[in-house]
Amino acid sequence: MLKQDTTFVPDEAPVSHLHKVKSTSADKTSITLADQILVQIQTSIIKGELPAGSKINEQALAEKYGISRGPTREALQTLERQRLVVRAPHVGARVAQLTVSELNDLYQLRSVLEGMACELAASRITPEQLAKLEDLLATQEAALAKGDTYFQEEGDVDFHYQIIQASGNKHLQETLVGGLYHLLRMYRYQCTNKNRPVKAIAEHRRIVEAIAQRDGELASLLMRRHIEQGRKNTELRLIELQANAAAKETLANIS
Amino acid sequence: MLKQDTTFVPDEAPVSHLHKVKSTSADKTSITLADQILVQIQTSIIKGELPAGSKINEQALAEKYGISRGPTREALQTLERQRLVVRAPHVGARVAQLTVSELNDLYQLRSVLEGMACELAASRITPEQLAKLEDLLATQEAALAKGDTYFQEEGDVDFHYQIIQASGNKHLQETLVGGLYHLLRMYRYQCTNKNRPVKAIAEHRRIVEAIAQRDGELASLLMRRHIEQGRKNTELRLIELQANAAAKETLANIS
DNA sequence: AAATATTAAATTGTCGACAATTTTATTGTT
DNA sequence: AACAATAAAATTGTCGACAATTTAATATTT
Repeated sequence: MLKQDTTFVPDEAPVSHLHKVKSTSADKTSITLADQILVQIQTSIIKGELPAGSKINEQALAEKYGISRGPTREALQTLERQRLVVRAPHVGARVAQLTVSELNDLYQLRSVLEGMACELAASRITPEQLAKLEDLLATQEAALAKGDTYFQEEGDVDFHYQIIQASGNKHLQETLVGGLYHLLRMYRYQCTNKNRPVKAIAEHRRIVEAIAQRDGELASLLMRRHIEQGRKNTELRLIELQANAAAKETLANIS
Repeated sequence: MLKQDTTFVPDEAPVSHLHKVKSTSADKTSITLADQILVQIQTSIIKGELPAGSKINEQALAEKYGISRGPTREALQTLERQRLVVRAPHVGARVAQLTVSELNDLYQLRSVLEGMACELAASRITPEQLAKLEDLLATQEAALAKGDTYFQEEGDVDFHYQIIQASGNKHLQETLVGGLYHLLRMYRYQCTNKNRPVKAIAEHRRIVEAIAQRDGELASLLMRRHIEQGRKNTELRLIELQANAAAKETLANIS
């Protein structure tokens, strides 16, 4: 089990004391138990190790990570905010279910929000942010050539994330990154289609070009179209997946 | 101790549990302690009884409502999801600060989202929902004639809420109602301008007409314009309010 | 006296136990 | 055997106590 010995010392950044560092979060590695297990449960859910729709037992989960129910409960509530679990009073938590109709709702919303992000980013992005974005794009294209599918996935998340970041709208960021993005990753992880990235990255390039030219309207349009492509892809795989599950169930009922 | 008259219930809990087959549980008043105090703290914050930016002490808050820190903590986390509270590990919770830049971010996002809601509502609204909406509008106009400002405020919230509901997009609903709306109410309550509703309700009527005619594009445009009016109004009052606060502070520093 | 280091107090994070409620198992009746 | 009522088990909600950390107060050095 994990007991907290924070004795690992390799003290990091020689932060200048000149100006107050006011980073919002995510600098230290071990803040709180709830935060630590949060990311672990997150990935368990996204990867499907905790199956979609399955019941979550607080006690069992707490024991699995060697902690008490307090922090576990807190992590569960955060997961609820991220749409990865659904909780009901006195009844408990379940892993979110993946349905076609919800997928469409989700992507429809995402499309509008990331379109907005593009429009803002086109007018507000800094040269540094733009350079970073183009770097990422280059890396992605390189990864594509090598066939590194895992990095492609991560790179795609980063791509969208950086544009959202460049929008500069705090509430938009929070809504997308803190609210919708995790569920999105779950759909994408479990309904992924390996041979799509080829086109996706080309679309990324066009979006970045539009942003670089400060053409927010075009960037927004391209982004919405790009996301719609992703939706179609994911929807197809999801339908396929649910058909399999249904077939398996009827089989079990017969025997 | 607490002189809390439990009769004051600021509704605002109609979460959509749409497909719940066996909802036999009659809504007794005893759901969960966290939920109960949640709405109380909510209204305290929105009304400014807990001032914007002020520190929140878990212990004190728990004692005020005569419960332990557990449920209090949970309520605080929900408040964080609703953007009414900002928390940091080991340092605690503060009531959200009201700033002009955040107000603009918030309204910009809201504008896009409610525009989307209008577009969807125009194509999906049912006759029953439309009738209900027109009823509300009539009631609002009546209240306006009588000068009932409190109901006007509540009515406005209801108006937007019903359109969001009619959009039928679950994630959109959750994002607006569960995420942004509470903070919005806080801004509006504390930066309200009494003589605006006259025009606002006329704008409401035009939006409903557009929806009734299934003209989503127009409805969306009118809604975004309507919200922009609200933003301007609120921004003016907020600047005024902050100027006062600043003046008071310098005065205190001098003496 | 100002700035820094040290100590004390207050506050948040975590735990284990118990109470309230739901879910499952059992019993009895038709 | 199916159904309803009852009892047992499991699970969630709440509490109070203690540990870890931050904030305030005090002492020390320049």
